[in-house]
Amino acid sequence: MVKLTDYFFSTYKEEPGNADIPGYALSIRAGLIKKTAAGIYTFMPLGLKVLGKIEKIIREEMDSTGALEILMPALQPADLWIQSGRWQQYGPELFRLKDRNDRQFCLGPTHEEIITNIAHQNIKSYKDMPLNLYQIQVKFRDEIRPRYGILRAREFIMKDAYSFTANEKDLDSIYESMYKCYSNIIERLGLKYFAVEADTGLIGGKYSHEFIILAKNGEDEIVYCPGCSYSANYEMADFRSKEDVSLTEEKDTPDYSEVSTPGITDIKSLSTFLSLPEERIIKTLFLKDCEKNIYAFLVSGHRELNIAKVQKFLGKNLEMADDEVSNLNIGYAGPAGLDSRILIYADNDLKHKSGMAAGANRPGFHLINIDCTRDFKPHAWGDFVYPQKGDICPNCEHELIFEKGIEIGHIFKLGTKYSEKMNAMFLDSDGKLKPVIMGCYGIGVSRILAAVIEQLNDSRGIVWPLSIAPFLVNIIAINIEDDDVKSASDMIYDKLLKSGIEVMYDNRNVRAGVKFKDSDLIGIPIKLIVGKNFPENKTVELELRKDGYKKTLDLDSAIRFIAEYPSGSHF
RNA sequence: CGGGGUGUAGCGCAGUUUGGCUUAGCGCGCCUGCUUUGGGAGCAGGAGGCCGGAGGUUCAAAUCCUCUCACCCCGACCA
Repeated sequence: MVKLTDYFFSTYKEEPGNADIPGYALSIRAGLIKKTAAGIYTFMPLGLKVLGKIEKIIREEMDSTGALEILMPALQPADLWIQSGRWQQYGPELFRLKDRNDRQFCLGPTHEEIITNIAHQNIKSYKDMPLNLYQIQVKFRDEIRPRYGILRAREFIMKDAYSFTANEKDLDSIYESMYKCYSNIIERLGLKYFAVEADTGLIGGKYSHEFIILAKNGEDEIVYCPGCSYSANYEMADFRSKEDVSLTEEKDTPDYSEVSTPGITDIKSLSTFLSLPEERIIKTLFLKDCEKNIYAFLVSGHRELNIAKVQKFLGKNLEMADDEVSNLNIGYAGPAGLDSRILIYADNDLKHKSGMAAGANRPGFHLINIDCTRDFKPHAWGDFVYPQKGDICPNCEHELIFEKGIEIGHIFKLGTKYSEKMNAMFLDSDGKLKPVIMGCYGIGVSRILAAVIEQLNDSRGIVWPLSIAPFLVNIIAINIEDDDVKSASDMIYDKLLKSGIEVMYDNRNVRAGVKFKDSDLIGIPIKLIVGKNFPENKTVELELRKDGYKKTLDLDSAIRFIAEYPSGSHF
């Protein structure tokens, strides 16, 4: 495939100045990408080769589900976005620009508007569906803070698919096939991952999954159960708290009473002051909706309120109320004796607890011995908090495990949000005009490249999975100035080429150490080392990048080993 | 957008506090030659900079002042 003296690449011994995660540092050091501007990268030949292989896998898997590839424009007219309402909704993340005639455009961060417009023009009957269209395209998002190289770039490559169906059943079946498709893709990449239930947001459909690759430096957090198949986005996760007998309801607990707690306005100091664990304190938080209605949320003192869950529960947007509740004795608020006009919502974790402390709704005082059953009646109980270490799987008895990861895919049932706004209607078999039901399925192509490096590396460099390694084998000619070694290496290179093996030939006139280090840095799975042993004994040495396994073989055996290595039948 | 920081050779940095000791330096990389060749070689020679940009102060500015631009870190954001 390539002789290194003819190739365009360079590696770096030194760490780049501004790479704060190993994957990014390696992608620069291995010469895969070059930064052009903040969050904007150039793919060099080696990086592009890997990117192409990732795209190939995605295309193969998508095509096998029956999806059809299209290519939409990166530059999109504003009027479609105005129709969908997102021209206003989308913040400064949307790259907006004007043409010479002062017409508004944007660089697409996603393509719902374009594709829904296509659907509007082309889908007329239920007979035109189901349909699943995808593209691999450059996307733009003016990230507030691009970071970690191509893991979070402003210009990036994404595969996005959009499905169109006449009914929910067909949507479900495409959703399922996309779920399977994404799992297949990630498995072919040889990565550890979870498909977790994800937040659908306020507009969201019922169902959404994120595909998360495990990586220490990931920006997403997930929880999963080691005992069953349960896994979820940290934000979304269901859980049960460990039953703590000492906190559960006892008969004949004393009535609550007021204690003076001057200057104590936070859980930590209250816990210290009263010598009570944080679990025995009721934290009272106030949220407001857009009409400035105030809601009180009660959670256990050691837990954090999860606004995403709360919003989902109430079905409306909420934020912390600060100014609006100055009359409510912040720091001394509590459920017992609270202004009765405020609706109280209590986290499930408090159910049946007694002997709790909470604010007395009077500056400088808290109540103790509150019984959560007896002393207040919340408007509703619910799950309003994040899971914590020690919490139990909702489906079985195991303790949940927390891991960090990188989101590389997201599948989503859109429903009729866009088709209604953009008038993508079809005539159903019952003769009625209905909005097309849509789904969207994204997978970050360039982000996969970054995520793979982030998950699969060691102190020497990248360790590519075989499916996307830029080359399968690297011929390392020790001392290319030795004519015997050079002619042998040339011959071996030709032979590997003829066998259809993806081969890189390091024919540079540099010392062996340089070649070994570079080969390991750029992560070529197999090194084929040609030294004096070949002219003398007709043997070459093979070494695997993954585990350092070495073997000295005659040439034919070596070639057979290499050819068979990807199928796992090597000896 | 708020807070902080950095711009000096392709990359990584020193020099800036206290203006002149610099013809602006070091390491890596690059070019030439010789030696070397199984885990980032040695020697010798060399190329490469309007010190981010624009104004100012001064006899004199990489160094001081003003304004700009770019990049980075922390926070809020994230189909």
